[in-house]
Amino acid sequence: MKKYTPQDIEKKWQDRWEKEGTYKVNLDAAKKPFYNLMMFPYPSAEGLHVGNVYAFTGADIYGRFTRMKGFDVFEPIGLDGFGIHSENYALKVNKNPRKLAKISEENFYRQLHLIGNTFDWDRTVETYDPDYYKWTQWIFIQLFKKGLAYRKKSPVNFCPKDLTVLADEQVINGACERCGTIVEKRDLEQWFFRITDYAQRLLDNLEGLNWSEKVKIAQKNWIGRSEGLMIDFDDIKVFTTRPETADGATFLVLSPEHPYIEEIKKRVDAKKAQEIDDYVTKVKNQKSKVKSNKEKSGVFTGFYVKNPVTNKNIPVWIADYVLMEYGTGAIMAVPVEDERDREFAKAHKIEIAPTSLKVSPKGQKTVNYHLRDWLISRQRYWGPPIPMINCSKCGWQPVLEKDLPVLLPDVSDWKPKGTGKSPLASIESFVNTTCPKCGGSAKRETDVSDTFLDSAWYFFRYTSTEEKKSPWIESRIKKWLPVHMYIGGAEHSVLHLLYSRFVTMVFKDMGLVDFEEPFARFYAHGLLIKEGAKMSKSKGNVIVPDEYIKKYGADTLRTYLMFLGPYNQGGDFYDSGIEGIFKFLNRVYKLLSEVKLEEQKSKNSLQMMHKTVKRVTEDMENLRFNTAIAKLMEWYNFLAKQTSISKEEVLTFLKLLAPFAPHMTEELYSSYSKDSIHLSSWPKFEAELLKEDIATIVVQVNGKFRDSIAVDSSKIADQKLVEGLARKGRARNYIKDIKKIIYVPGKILNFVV
RNA sequence: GCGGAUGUGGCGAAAUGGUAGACGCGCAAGGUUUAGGACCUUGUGGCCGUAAGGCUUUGGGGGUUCGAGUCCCUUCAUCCGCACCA
Repeated sequence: MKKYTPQDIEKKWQDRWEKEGTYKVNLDAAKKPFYNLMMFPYPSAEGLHVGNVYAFTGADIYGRFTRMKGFDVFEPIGLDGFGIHSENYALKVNKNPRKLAKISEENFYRQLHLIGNTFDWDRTVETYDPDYYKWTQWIFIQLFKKGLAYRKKSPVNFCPKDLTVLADEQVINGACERCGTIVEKRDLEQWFFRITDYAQRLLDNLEGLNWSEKVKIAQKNWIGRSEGLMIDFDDIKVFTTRPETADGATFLVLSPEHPYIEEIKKRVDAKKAQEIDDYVTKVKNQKSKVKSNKEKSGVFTGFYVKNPVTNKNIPVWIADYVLMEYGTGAIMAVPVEDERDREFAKAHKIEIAPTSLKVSPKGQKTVNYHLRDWLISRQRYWGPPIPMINCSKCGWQPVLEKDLPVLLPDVSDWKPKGTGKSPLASIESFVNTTCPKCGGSAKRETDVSDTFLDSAWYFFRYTSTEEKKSPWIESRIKKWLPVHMYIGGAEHSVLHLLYSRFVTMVFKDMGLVDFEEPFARFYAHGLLIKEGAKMSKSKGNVIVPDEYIKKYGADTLRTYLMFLGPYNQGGDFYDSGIEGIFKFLNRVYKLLSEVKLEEQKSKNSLQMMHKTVKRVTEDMENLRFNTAIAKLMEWYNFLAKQTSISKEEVLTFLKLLAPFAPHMTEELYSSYSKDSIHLSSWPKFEAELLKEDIATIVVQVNGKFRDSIAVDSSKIADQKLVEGLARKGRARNYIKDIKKIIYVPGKILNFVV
């Protein structure tokens, strides 16, 4: 009897697969390319999280299944190693992020080897590798040249503890997402990408994508298209989705950042101007962007504009409940219709007038989007320097392409200075340079770019990691993109996926690629939790995959992760559950390694095999891994009761299990074949064999189960015969005064009485 | 407030509108073993019954249907996003 020792088996096969290049794909010669992409992880120093393993295992199982169906599956992996997370950790342990990245990289790749995925280790991408970020910088320059990158002074969130600017999405309830410190506002000149120019296209294209529906909805809501009218109240433009309420507009409210405030100050008396200034200053100095919803602060400007519908003069107020970022930064307030306006009107004793809901002003039809331009600048060290040079004569100039990459200086003092400027600003040898246009002395941009830019194009680079002269090899992109299957967490359903789509659209417009949607299919996996609770360090319930791999082996961990719930809904990891899968694999190993072979099989056995192949195949196609495993267990339970098993049954069972438990199945398969099971072809089933001789027909009375009867399959069309059998059976006591009989041939006979 | 999801045994969960609870965990009884937390067999939603069997059961309440966990309406609860978006 062979004992199942995953520790020996797994190492042996991992080494052999790598040595023999079992999963290597010739990217240029592949006949049936299938790009199986998973979201690359950001490498934390703590190592691979079991959530990563969950995501990658599901994706790998799908990839292995697809490979066995005859496709050339390309399954690359890399590290999203730049960015605030890595830098913060470096700050915490007071080590250079560059050195930490190397340590994390080794650790991550070591762990990623252990889980038994079919990664192509020759084509890894690390975003902090100059060979990679050279092209990230190149992309920035392309966007700049196309007029899609611009500078704008705008109030930003500043975390006084991390000493850095935060994106809106990094601010949770007014506090820094990392450290919980209340965020302040600061004004900074920064680079933005004009993603809003693409808002409509990003919205329109969604319909044609084979993506998880909830992700499409999330993107749609994020883009947030709303149609309305632009109405002029004298010089002030107002956007509204309810133009028919304009006759109820009794005042106008400007955002405190509205440019027209300067004009108003000139026209009102000095006392009023001072009041306005005081209010605007007060709002600016507010610690947090988030305010109480109840309190409606504001100031009357002393200025009036004409309501174009009623022709009445209405007062102009300034209040911070109106956002400069949305619409025109000014609203017509209709207190009778809008709750916020009503609260404000009550608080400040402003007239509330009725609206007929009938009169609509001639306005200009407008579309507004919730989507805002993409803030690229980060006042940080650990990112790709933005490749721009500011010349006092020529203005902002892109670094010449031959001078790329702009290397991130390897310095000891890389920590944020608390000035709001990037650490690079204090490195004179970096800052001082010459203008690429006039050759005069000039200064470099010292901010680095957002990590989301790194991850917006990494799937292009995977195909062409050996290429030095261009970001990718054109023929490879033609062959391998758009990505056939992308699997990742729903938490990235908005930003990462939207940015990747945007960047790809820009490439299309530049004529670099001939498609504009990067991911043909996107599948969102669920969240893995531990015994009913979200995993977190503070709870101390984080699962470290290494321990489980050491104890049970990767095959058990993989199979268990997939068994504990539907892949798109996540699962609950509980320690006693993994034992069950370990036992299952042990039993399979034992049964199939000491099996007594025979070739003649009963029809019953054949049917069971073909039925299992059919059901498992269907589950695999739909990524229903938990039920696929359950069906294999059913077949195992059947086989274990047989006195002997055919070779075909053994091989078929191993193949169906191979994507889940690649090492163990390879070990057993190797006694039958020299070739890898993972390069063998997925079993097929014969529909003819699935036909049962005897049909089981459920007999119901008023829809209630009363009996089940066995009928020869060739006779199920004969309703009279079936009825006759049913009347003789257990149901007979319930059948009287029949009003109607429903018969679904071969399935259900229902007497309605 | 808006958007998304989820409510089924002691637990993780199955179920093209057609026998609810597959599969696994746990538990119980028995076997095996020097012993075991290893392995094997059987049982296992609840109630009644020695049994055959019956009744009941998918968060609550309505509805459609011969038939509803599944479809429709309504309501409650939990989780995850986003929120003064005009």
